[in-house]
Amino acid sequence: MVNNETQLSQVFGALADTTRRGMLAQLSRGPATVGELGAPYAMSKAAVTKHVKVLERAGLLRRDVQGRAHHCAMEPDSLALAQRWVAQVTEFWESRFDTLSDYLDELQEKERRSADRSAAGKTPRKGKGRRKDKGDSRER
Amino acid sequence: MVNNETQLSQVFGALADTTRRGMLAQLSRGPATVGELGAPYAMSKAAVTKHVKVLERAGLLRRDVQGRAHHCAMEPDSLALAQRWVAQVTEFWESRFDTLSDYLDELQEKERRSADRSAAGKTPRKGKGRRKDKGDSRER
DNA sequence: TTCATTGTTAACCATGTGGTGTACTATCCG
DNA sequence: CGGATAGTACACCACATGGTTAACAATGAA
Repeated sequence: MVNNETQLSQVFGALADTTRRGMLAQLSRGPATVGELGAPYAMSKAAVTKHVKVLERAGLLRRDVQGRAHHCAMEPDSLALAQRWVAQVTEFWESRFDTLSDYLDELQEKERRSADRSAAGKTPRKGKGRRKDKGDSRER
Repeated sequence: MVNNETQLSQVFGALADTTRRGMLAQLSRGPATVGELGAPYAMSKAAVTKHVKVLERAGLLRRDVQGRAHHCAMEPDSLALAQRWVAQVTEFWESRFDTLSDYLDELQEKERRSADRSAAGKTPRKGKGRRKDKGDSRER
């Protein structure tokens, strides 16, 4: 019956591939046959068949067989499901007042109070403590 | 440098797992340590480490190591990237006037004209021709 | 110093995924 | 009919993924 979680995984899984995203983008500009969907890519027909099947199972694509031609069209419902999930998480995050740095400040505060309570001058704030970079530390 | 396509694949790939979606949902409600992120799931710490690493590589999560605790927070930029991609495809699709059934009608029309042009009474419209189902043909 | 806590790393295993080539079915066309 | 076209199915391969256990590193605390 494929519950919501499973379907979400299938949808996101289907989108996690450049070729399939390309196919879906193509379909967003109009219906196409399986052959037309695979034309832009240097791969065997068998591979194309597989990709289309993945999109179909994820509910992102509808297929209409007419003679030997398999006509495909985008099915936006599953995409909307994914969109809702992302939007919900983003919304929730945006509704929060504090960010990581605020959170770390909270932690520091908590730790400070704890230190004050526990002893007079026992572990005098290890040098590493305060990392108020705030600058984008995007590595790798 | 991870181009956009690669990052999109990484983001969608990261979201294609229930556990990681759960972790991200948790992070949307506020920062957490790696241990806290893994707490709801019956799996080893090593597995949790891997999941967090996937989210981090996809740019969905930022990590701030403080002592032995690894504090994690949501990084919404990558999520926004995915959201934009989905929105763009959806928009394009919605802007189209025709759907699959319209498209099939077009095909029929084309075929009809072609048949008229090619000969007077050569192949007299194979019985299968017009499949104006219109009804949802959801199978499997 | 010693012990517990937090987390990563490495090796391993089963399964899934993206690709291939070949063979096959089904349809269209002359 | 025979041949070209559109697509699927199957067996295979290399590699990624999600999980395990065990060992390790680093920190915090008694």
